[in-house]
Amino acid sequence: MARPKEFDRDEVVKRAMAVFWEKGYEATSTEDLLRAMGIGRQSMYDTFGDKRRLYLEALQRYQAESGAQLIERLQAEESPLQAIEQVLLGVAAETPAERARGCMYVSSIVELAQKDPEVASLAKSGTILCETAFERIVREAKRKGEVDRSVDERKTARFLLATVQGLRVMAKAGATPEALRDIAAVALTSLKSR
Amino acid sequence: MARPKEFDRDEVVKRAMAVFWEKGYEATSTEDLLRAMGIGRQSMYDTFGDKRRLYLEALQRYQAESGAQLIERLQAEESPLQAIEQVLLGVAAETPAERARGCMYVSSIVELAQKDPEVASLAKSGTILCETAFERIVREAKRKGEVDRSVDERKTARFLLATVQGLRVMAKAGATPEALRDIAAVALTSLKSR
DNA sequence: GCCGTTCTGGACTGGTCTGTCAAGCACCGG
DNA sequence: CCGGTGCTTGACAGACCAGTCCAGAACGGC
Repeated sequence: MARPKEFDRDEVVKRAMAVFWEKGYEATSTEDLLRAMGIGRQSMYDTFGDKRRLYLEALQRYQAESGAQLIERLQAEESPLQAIEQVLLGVAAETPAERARGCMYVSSIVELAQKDPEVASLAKSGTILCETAFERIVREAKRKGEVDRSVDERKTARFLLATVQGLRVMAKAGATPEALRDIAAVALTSLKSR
Repeated sequence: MARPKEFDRDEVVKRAMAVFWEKGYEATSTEDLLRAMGIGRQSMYDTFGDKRRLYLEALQRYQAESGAQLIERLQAEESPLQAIEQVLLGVAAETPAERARGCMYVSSIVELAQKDPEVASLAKSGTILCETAFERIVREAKRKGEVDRSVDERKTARFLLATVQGLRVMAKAGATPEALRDIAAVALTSLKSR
């Protein structure tokens, strides 16, 4: 044992995540990262390897956090259907800054999934995580009779994930909360109706 | 008058578009562009100003082309509802390479809409273009009795656009054609039903 | 065929990028 | 309180970046 690190690894990853989330991978320089993380250059390279590794770690953290948040929100309501509704409307309810920041998961897919196999792999596991969460809640909704028994859980889960991603893109494109609510409302009719 | 340009402006924009589309804005170097366009450095700067201007022109061209293609496809079928279905299933029917390349419009929004006002502006006009096209076809479908009269054209149009963007993100994330078809199928139930 | 204009190609510039090196300093165990 | 581990800091290296400059070549008008 010798001198311990002066910073909290978890904390600096979190700060790096915020920068990558805001600006994307390519547009973020190491300088940006170091300033936000509040650590020296060498500390960053010693601790994380390089910019790409740091990004991957930040992305993993983002996925874990936002995945957990999704699952939490889906279980927050008494009614599964209402929980789904709240998740879809959630994007519309965010602050303009939040809507503009968008979703780091979506950004990573669009910017990097084609050229970085590890990002692609994280994208796939993230998809499975979210789909599974939605699938469970749809099943629950079916069990409670809130959606018709003919609804296919798997397909609907996939659809809901795609809808959230569509909402995120629309939000970044500058859609109004009203437009986002419209999208959520129509999406929900495919669950409610038969 | 003097010496005319040796290249076709339209053709080189098209080639630049392909590169930006494939790699994104930041990840594309001027070298990449010049190689693909087959012209000299100075020719590019004289003709287009700088990298950003060239990108904006390429993006505009992409929007015009893909917007026209959307409108065309929406009118290709006898039945408006089937046309919508064909558009949604279209993403699933693309080759793996096409699905991986994704949609330049979506990429521009995710990568640049926050920091470049002109990209944001193009994003908004693109949204209006697509929404209007979808709105028209939904109205047509209503007129023909293919969807219920209670369906709101505007909301549904917004929803359909969001669905296409969701499909594009999912496709880039590596979703199988089957998963994409699932998403399209569920999305369509919100039109067909009741 | 010649002149003026404009396009072309290559060399170049200043700046920024990611990643490394080396020197010194802070901490912990003994 | 001392030795050694390893963290920190600032300077640095090499590559690459967007964009400019310049000399020369190709073309149209006359």
